[in-house]
Amino acid sequence: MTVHIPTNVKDPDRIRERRAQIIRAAVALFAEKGYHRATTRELAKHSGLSNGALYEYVNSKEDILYLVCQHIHSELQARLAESRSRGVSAADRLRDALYALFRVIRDMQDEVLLIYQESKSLPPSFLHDVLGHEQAIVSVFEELLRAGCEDGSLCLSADEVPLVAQDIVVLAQMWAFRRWALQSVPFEQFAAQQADVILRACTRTAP
Amino acid sequence: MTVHIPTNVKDPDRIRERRAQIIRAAVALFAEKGYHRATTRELAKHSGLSNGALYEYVNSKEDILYLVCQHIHSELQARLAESRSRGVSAADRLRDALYALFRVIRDMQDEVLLIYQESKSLPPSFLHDVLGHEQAIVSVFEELLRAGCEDGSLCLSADEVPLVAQDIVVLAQMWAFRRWALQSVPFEQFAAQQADVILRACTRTAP
Amino acid sequence: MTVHIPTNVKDPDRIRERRAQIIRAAVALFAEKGYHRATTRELAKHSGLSNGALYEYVNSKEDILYLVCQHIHSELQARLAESRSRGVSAADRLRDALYALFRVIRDMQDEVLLIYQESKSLPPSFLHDVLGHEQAIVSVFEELLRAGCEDGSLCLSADEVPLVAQDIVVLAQMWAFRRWALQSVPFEQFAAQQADVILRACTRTAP
Amino acid sequence: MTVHIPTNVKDPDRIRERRAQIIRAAVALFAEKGYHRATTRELAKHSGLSNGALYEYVNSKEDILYLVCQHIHSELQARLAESRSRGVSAADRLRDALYALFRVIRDMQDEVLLIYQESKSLPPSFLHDVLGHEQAIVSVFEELLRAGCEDGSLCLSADEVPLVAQDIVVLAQMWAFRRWALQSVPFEQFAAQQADVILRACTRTAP
DNA sequence: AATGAATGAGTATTCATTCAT
DNA sequence: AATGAATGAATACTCATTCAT
Repeated sequence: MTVHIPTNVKDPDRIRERRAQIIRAAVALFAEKGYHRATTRELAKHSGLSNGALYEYVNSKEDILYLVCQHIHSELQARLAESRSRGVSAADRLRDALYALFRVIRDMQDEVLLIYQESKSLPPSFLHDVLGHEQAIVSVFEELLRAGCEDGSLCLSADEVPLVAQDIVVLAQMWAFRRWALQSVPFEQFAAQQADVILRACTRTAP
Repeated sequence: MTVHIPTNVKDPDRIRERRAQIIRAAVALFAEKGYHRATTRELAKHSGLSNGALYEYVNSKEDILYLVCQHIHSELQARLAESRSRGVSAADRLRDALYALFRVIRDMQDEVLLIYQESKSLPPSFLHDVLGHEQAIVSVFEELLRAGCEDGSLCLSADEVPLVAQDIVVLAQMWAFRRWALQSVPFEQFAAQQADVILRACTRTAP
Repeated sequence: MTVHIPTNVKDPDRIRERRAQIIRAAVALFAEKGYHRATTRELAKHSGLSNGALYEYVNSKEDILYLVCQHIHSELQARLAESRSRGVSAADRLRDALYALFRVIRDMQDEVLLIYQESKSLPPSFLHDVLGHEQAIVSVFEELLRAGCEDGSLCLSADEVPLVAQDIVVLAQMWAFRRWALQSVPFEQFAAQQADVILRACTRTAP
Repeated sequence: MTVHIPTNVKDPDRIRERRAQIIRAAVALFAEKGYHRATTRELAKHSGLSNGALYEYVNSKEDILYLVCQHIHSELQARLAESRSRGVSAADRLRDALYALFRVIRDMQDEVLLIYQESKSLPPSFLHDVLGHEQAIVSVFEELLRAGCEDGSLCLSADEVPLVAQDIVVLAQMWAFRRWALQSVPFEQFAAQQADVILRACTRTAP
């Protein structure tokens, strides 16, 4: 599933460590100036590596972008996985999951925005992988929605589920990519309102 | 509001004409390869202008991106303005407006995506202007939502209105920027479901 | 036959002129340091062009090598063509042609050596073309040898002709690529002896 | 005569062994991609050495090229020395020597070509040494030619001998560096014809 | 003796922009 | 107003060589 990026260096620990440095520097730099305007020299310098050392751990600038996207998604997913809900009804668990998603996206605003803006620069196979990760997050909500339909705590027609799951993720990511429009809104308010909106949308009104 | 871009050339008709050529070429080219990968040489050639002539009508590549964004927004707004609703209740008019928005975005997928992906490359003053246009579209829906609250055809708390209006626009633009996830969904289905979802979200369920 | 190299610049006179500059500089530079050690920056500087201008007339460093080889061969052939023999027998005309070849190679030592040493760095299609030019020179001597067989002034079996023609060209080029071994030999002596050797080789000894 | 290349390593057997590995890899690699395009990393890997170990047995990439040239020449000479002629006249022994030379060059085409194409990249002192080895081969034929003049089996003026000896070696090496022109010629035919040509050239025709 | 990670100067090439004509 | 040739700084990437372990 995940694309493997070959290396000149052999020691896996060293690779992990150095790539972590590279990713850390790249997230900051790409967030600041965008993928295209960031140079590999800056990347090297910010990573604490020499020009040449950078290319011992990576084969191209595109590789770095991919590593960054991969890292962001795995962190997103890890943090989402942490937050287990104690809710009884699926609707309750959905609400908890929404809050978890909102919080994670708040904490990783820059990273989420970065994926939104720069993943288009990935070569096709990398892009495909990144979209797969994105879909994985969506699928979590598809599951919750389906559970809600079954236990009656939500009310959606079955064929709406995939779309609504997408909607949910997009409406959460909004905090990252529409920051300019939400600047004055406190996060708590955003989360509460957006959760309400979404839950309403998942409930057919009684006639 | 709109930023003015100075020119060497005097004749305003000629400027309009040439810039139209440039914009037409740029929309296609930016959509195809992205802003950074498109070169001013290609831009000139596709515009039917010489390298030098291009710079008689524009001061930088960024200017071209701005012109493109401006053009797209003005076309978006023009086409939205065309579609006047005959609905009685605000909810009906909202539904009509949603469909109009969905259709416009479907017709201008590439352009909408372009703004999403490339507007971050604009210098601040240009970006501010572009975001202003974006907000103008959002405001249309704020109006409709408020009207719906007043005539009772919708049910939202007043302070939710700005957020929901944003949500609406984002959920519509989804057709452009989540095309990869919606490939198999026919537009008609997307529009119908998304409109349902949105209208539900704008309606407080009875206790 | 000849490979065409596209250009950004349109004016054909300008192209001719600039490429002549480039070729002049490249012959000197490649002869001095070899193809690989010569940098495109040096090439540009010695051509009197800017870094960028160089690439208006050429698409790659390999192109320059090809232009150089092409130029050398066309000059070689032009100068060989000049020297028409007034000899009656084919053997006489062969001797004249040998001297002409020797002189041309003496005058263009560096260039001939360059082709010997660097043409291997050409991409296949270019290399093929260069070898074609080389063969063209060989063919001139094949003709003369055949004529000599017919008029009886030379004595070779027909199937030796191609090989001997190759031999002739190689033995002439020796002046360029074995200069280290011939340093102390004056050109006149080399030419006279080598012509003798070759003519003897083209004459079956009486039993 | 032979240039000595200093080493960090002491044990002479180990040096011999490791250098043999290096040379074996280098001959193959240089023949395949040329000296400049082969990297020291590839060289190390193909030698079964680490990057660092390579430099324990060699001080620079140029050293490797020199070792390769040296090795090739010593193998050439060893194999030439093997073939002792039983001919009575010097002409007979010359013919045998020619065949021996042809065969050796056929067997070591790639190596001979390598020396032709890459020895120019050697630093002066190395180059000088390589040319000395080349001259040693030539000298063998000078001897034979002189012997032939003395026993009357050949007929050359004394001052032609050095040139003709060079010619002989070059005409033999042709099989390596003009392979493109001789592709369709079977080796046996080449050898027979070339030997004939050379022997004729070494015999003044009777008036 | 050996390893392999690190270095950093060096390279071909691109491209937004300018300017002489 | 228009042309298109020229500019040159900038960029991703390479690779011979070194050196800490």
